[in-house]
Amino acid sequence: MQIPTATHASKFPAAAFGLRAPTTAKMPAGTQMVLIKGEELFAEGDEAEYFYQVVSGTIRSYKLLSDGRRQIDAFHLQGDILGLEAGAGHRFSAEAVGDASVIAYRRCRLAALIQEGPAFRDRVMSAMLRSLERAQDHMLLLGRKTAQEKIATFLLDMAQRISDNAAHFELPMQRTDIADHLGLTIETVSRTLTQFARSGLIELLSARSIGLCNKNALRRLNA
Amino acid sequence: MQIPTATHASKFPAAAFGLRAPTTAKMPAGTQMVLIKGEELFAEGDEAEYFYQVVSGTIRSYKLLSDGRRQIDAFHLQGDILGLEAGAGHRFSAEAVGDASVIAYRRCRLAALIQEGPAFRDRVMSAMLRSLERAQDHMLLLGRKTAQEKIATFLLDMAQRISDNAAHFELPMQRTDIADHLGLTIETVSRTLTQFARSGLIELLSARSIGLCNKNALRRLNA
DNA sequence: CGAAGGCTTGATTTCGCTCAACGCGGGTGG
DNA sequence: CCACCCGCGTTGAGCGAAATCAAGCCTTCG
Repeated sequence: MQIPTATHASKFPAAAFGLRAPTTAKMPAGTQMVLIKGEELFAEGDEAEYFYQVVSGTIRSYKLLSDGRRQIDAFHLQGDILGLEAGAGHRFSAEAVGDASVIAYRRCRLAALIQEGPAFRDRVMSAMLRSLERAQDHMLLLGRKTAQEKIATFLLDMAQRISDNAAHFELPMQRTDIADHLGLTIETVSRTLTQFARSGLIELLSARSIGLCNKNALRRLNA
Repeated sequence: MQIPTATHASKFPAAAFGLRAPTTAKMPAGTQMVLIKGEELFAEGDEAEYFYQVVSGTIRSYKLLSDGRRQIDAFHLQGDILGLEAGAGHRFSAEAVGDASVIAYRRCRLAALIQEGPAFRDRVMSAMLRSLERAQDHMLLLGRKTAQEKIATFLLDMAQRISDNAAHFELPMQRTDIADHLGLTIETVSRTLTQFARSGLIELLSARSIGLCNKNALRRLNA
């Protein structure tokens, strides 16, 4: 998607009214965009003219192999920053998992904004470092954890990020996304979840609605 | 390892003479350290008082699961920066693969150094972004590539980084390290390498000395 | 109501792991 | 100087966790 030639009618309502980021007082002005389910924010290789902060919904960032195998590096939730690049182009693609909205910031202004004040700079720096930490944790998961451990880690992480560690929450993404995030197949994800449900670790109210009945047991699977 | 209470006699020769980073003219002063094979630079959870730039040799950074399974996130070669953290502690451990030397920079000076001038700031920012990009590529490898594809990717990456894409190079690390980096076992690494050698893709002059005979075939395995 | 997409479940296969043995090279001590 | 040992790497046999292949079942939505 190229921002200047937006195809989706619902984009830029905020820009039209000169709005700023609603949740963060000190963020510099950006352009709010609304994305429908599955809509692409940018693709691998696109010129990285903008970077983004999630306002609502969930964004998945991913890479593809030539034959279509997909790896979702991360799910970006409210407040997360994505799309910052060292080089000229984006190194991965990003799409809305469900309906979502983001704020786009011009990348060329990044240097200036950073120079300006320490508040924004620290925001960006720690966003980058948190991404890196998440990536490192995820490499451990992908390289060395079993299917059960992967699912357990994922559920605990999601519970924390989505609902601040509540026992019950709604997954924003479907099985295919979970599988491509954890390096599994949808069948293995499904089987492991039902297996957890049968052993009383979790409760599957619906495919997306999950209750964690035994967090300690899940945590034991975690490391 | 705690820097102020260094146990290894060969450390801090540069500091004793007030040396600066030898390879980089504009880097602010740091403390050079010499590490012997296998020596720990810092451990996961250590207070992140310093961050490091590799001067010579190879550093491996890794995480462990409670039962000893290990994932090596990255091998850091000459010039690479590692150990920058958002929080108070290091999120992974780091050790010298063979004999190595690094420069340690006090983390508390980072903010000041960044404020000072754009040169150092850009260095650090792009080091972080490059780490993130490498991590994203590596997640795709760990989650979605076959053993053959993993090895092919690894060999091409090493050729580029170690010898600027020469056809022949020396691996700095042993099979165990390669396996723990690629999410495989040493047996699978060994088998895949001999298989590549038998099909004429590579030449195994010794366990560590590798020639790439057919880079295009390797690249085809890569994606 | 019918169709389609998403999810689950079962049967079978396979890739990479585990277990096991052996080889080789380099360092050490008798 | 040589024998031994130990760490590292290779190779083989068999196994097992997760993938693949294949139905079938919900839910949602036109």
